[in-house]
Amino acid sequence: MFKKVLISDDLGSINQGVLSVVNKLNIKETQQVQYCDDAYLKIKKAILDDAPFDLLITDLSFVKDHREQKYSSGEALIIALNKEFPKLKVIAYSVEDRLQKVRLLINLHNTNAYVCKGRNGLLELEKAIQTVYKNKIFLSPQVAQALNPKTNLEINDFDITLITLLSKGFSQDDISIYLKNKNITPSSLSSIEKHLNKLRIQFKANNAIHLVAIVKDLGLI
Amino acid sequence: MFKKVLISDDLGSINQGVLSVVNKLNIKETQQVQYCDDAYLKIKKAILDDAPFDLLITDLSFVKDHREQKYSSGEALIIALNKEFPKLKVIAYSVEDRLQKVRLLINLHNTNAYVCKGRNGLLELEKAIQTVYKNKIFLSPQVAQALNPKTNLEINDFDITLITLLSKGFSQDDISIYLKNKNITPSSLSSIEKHLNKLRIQFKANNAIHLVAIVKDLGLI
DNA sequence: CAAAACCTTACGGAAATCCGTAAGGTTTTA
DNA sequence: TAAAACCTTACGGATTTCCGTAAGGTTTTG
Repeated sequence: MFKKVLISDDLGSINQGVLSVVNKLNIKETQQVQYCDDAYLKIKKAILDDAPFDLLITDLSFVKDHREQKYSSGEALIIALNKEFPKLKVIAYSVEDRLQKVRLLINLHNTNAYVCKGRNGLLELEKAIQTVYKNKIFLSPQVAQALNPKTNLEINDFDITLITLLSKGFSQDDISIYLKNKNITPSSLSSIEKHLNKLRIQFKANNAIHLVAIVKDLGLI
Repeated sequence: MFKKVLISDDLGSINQGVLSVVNKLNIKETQQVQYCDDAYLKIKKAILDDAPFDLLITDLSFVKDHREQKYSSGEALIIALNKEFPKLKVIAYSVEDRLQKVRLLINLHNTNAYVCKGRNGLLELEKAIQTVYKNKIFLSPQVAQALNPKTNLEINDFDITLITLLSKGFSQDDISIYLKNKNITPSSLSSIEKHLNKLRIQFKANNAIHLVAIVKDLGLI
């Protein structure tokens, strides 16, 4: 079994629960942090000390507070860690169940498991740890279909960008200018209209307001 | 100190954390549930058995699953309990920090404490239990201002109706027709525009989309 | 009671969104 | 490689939102 595990989650109560699972699994050394930056530093330090962590269990969303953070989310942390320390095993433990996000983490950033917090979260986490230890990938049942290539993945990043900008009060004209400035294509007003129209149909929304409301309810933005 | 406590939260990991706090406080009997209906039944049963609970610590949002529930949220549970068993002390333990909601629970439904899940959630929960035991109300610092009467968080029901209808895809014209049908005044398109304009200013929103997004984020709709 | 303040409603013009059509470019596919 | 499929962009018109002004009614206030 793993020898040295780091738990990263801003909610103390979650940390407690995860800890109880880890303890049950006969893991010798466990440490906890509540900030992504602390996780990064601890992992780096441990390698320098020649006593690296085997496994990181991390939340994805961290509430911002007064402490300025280099890594403000679990994703940012995972991406950085995967580049620098590809050998470290990582389990994401999150309330989110967006297939898009799961797919991104597993396929692009070599995350080893994605466990959804929920009624059976701790049970699944236990399974995840055991599965990852055997060098296999674990997904919670709710997101298991994420890796199925025929699962039509909702909407892409561009769409998310569009709706996010809308929700921030940008007019479609503003969005066009914004995208042009960033050299992102498509950026024409016409294309933006087309994409939003497609999204309205897809989400059965009457208008842009409705679309933003629906997508917000789904937690996609 | 309290003698018999019930913890209600759908996330197992949270339950664990809360449990550790309760145990620290020298409370003799603790029980846990993951569904609001179970909480209600356990509390009712305990009273019939002449061994009632002193305190309920409950989450507010419960993820729906296959099990059909009479009480689908912590609020619904609290409201029902307060009517039937007004003596039971209740602590809400939630990630939400909407002042509106806090005010509602404390003032209307006699909730005794509102603790925000967060980095210091368990610490605050401990304080909350002790404070409630002394028959005082406890609020997490982030929501402490909720009860301050000069905190103006009010937009009225009509405003909420307008924004809610917007978020459901109604055009302003649709809203006008809808209100006329329901004999609600004002109902003219012009008045609706005026009210929404006022709200846009109040919430510093650029347009209706932005307004709906902001108000959704605030949890007002 | 009368003035002031407020609210609802109407109207008109500018701006933005919605929606279809069409041209030209790129990628996919047979 | 040529046809098909797809994508971006442009444009025009209908509809809706945004915003100011103004008239008439109700409530508040001195």
